[in-house]
Amino acid sequence: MATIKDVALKAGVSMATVSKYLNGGNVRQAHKEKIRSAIEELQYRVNPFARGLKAQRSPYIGVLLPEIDVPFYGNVVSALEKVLREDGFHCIMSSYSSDHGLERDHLQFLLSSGIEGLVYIPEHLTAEEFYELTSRYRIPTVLVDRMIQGVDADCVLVNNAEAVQEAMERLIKKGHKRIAFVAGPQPMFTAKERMVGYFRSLSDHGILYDEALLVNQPTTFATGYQSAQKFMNLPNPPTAIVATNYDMTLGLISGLRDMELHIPEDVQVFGFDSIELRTVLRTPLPIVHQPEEEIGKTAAKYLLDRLRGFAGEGRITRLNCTVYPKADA
Amino acid sequence: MATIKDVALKAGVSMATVSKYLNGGNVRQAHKEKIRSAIEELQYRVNPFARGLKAQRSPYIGVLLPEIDVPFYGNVVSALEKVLREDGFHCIMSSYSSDHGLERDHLQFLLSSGIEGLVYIPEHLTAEEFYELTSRYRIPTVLVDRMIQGVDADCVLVNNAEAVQEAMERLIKKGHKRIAFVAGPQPMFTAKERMVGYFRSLSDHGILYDEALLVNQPTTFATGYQSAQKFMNLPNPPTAIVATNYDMTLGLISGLRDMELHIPEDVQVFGFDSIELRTVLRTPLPIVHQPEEEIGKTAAKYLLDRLRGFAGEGRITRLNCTVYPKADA
DNA sequence: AAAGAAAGGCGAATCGTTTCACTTTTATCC
DNA sequence: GGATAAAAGTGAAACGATTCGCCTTTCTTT
Repeated sequence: MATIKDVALKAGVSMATVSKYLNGGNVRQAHKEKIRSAIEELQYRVNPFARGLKAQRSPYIGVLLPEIDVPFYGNVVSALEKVLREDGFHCIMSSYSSDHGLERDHLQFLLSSGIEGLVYIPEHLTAEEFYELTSRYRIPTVLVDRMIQGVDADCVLVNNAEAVQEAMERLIKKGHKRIAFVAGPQPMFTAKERMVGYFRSLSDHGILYDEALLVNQPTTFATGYQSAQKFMNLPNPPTAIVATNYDMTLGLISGLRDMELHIPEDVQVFGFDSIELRTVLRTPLPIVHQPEEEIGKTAAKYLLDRLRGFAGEGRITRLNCTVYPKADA
Repeated sequence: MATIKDVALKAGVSMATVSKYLNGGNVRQAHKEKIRSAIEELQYRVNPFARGLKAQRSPYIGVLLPEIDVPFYGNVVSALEKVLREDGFHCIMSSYSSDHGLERDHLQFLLSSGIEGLVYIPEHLTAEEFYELTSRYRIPTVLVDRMIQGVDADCVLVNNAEAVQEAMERLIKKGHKRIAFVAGPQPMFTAKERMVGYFRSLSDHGILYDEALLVNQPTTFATGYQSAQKFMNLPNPPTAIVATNYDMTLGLISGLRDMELHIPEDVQVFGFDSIELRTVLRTPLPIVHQPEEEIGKTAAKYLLDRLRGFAGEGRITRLNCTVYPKADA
């Protein structure tokens, strides 16, 4: 494999000059040509390890998330990766299966593996734990989808409470008063925010909160499925149910189907996240859609800003969800 | 940041000994203890760049795929990543948007970024292009989901033709004779294989092939959606339609719904890939399910074998799909 | 045309490991 | 206990880039 030395030799200049050429320093036009063609001929590529060692700089961005195979994250990461790649960065992906221990371990693992920046969807880590791990590295970080209270970093979120409120608004306007809510576990950032929207809507419309109509469980298909049974077997079942992520929506619909209940006649469902799912049911499913692509792009932009030297307080962006159907027909 | 020198100093041994310790050489028990505690105290971590430079070895595995946000790939990668991580590897993920040029560029990009191994879901690259790019690097490669004709590498596939045949079998047994087929573009490996299954079933049952009942288009929601219209507007529409990936299945169902057609009364649908989708419709959707987790695990295992020195011809594994409902009721 | 400034070029040190070629210590065996 | 073998330890030379400080060339300006 050709080294910078080979290129220098073939181009008739010093290694230092080739290095300058590679890194955009001042090089005479004639020499540029020679170096370019030497590189071409030798098929020279910068050795990322040598560069990383000497220059403390790498093309790697760490991406740490709870699960790779959740469509929402997949879509966010897809957009993220495309933007970062255009700036010559590679994404090192790591998922921690929503496990606290793994979350810490993989964060450590990523940090110690030479990343330049970090995109992080956190779940369990506290500010103390986060700082304990990251402080020695001084790596620019963007938190996505969730915040960590007390961490000063760029942060890309959506307006969870407002989106849920809009969904609730639609249901209430249609006459629903008993509305159930399927949310993630209490400590989860998005679960909390979405619950705020739920409670706020109830109180805005003078509806009494019934704890039988709230589920806080892992954001899985099973949770949605079981919620269907739990709610619909109540003596006084809800007339509408809001599910707050994709898997729970799917599970909920599946559970209702297995109880031979119809949507929307027997119970209305408000879903979350999968815009494609919306149109496969007999009656189009109303849904809260998060701007996944925009989330990914924004996160990438924030990170690139920092990598280019932007300093300053952590910036927090709230992107708006879209509620479908768009116009309230 | 502490270096091996600091550790050596604090432990009272030479750098070489520390290095041996780190890499599992012979070190006296007493020294092991000292080194361990020195590392602990100094919070020493191996510098991956220095190691990569000197030892020509890195913890990075390249993963190159058409799209990150296709659930099938997401599930495969998720399993893959978990296995590789347990062996201390990081996945560098790159998607090429099903674009030929990007496919080549990103492969190059990954290769030149110091990866130890490659997991690759190819689409457009020929054997010549593949070898032209990879030959200088000698990096173990596992092809997943698709083969490249003429490339000698480990390969993890599913029994596409047989799975489709089984789906067709079920439909035919139920009395269907006009069965439409929504497949990916002709050159695509899986599309070709699945079509083989389709044609074989037709001929096995003496059903004449009608080209109006075959679609070869990009594997997208739109393709599925348009196929619904195309097929059902025929003077002699099919009584069943098989869609051969997740997005096309979803699009197909959505298209049928918008034509106010019912499944299965007006037309039966056989779906592909999303096991969760199966149970949300009024009538459970029959579906071909690929063993995504097993695919990922197998690919990881193959790659680890190679990284541990296994040599020999490329091994090809065909995993079996499951057709739901499981027992033919 | 001379002086000063700017641009371009170079040698050598350096980043933090691993590994080679030895030397020294410990263990084994008759 | 001495010879021999095996285990453990070491110094120093790489790996392939970047960068600092200094020197040379070229350009600008009067």
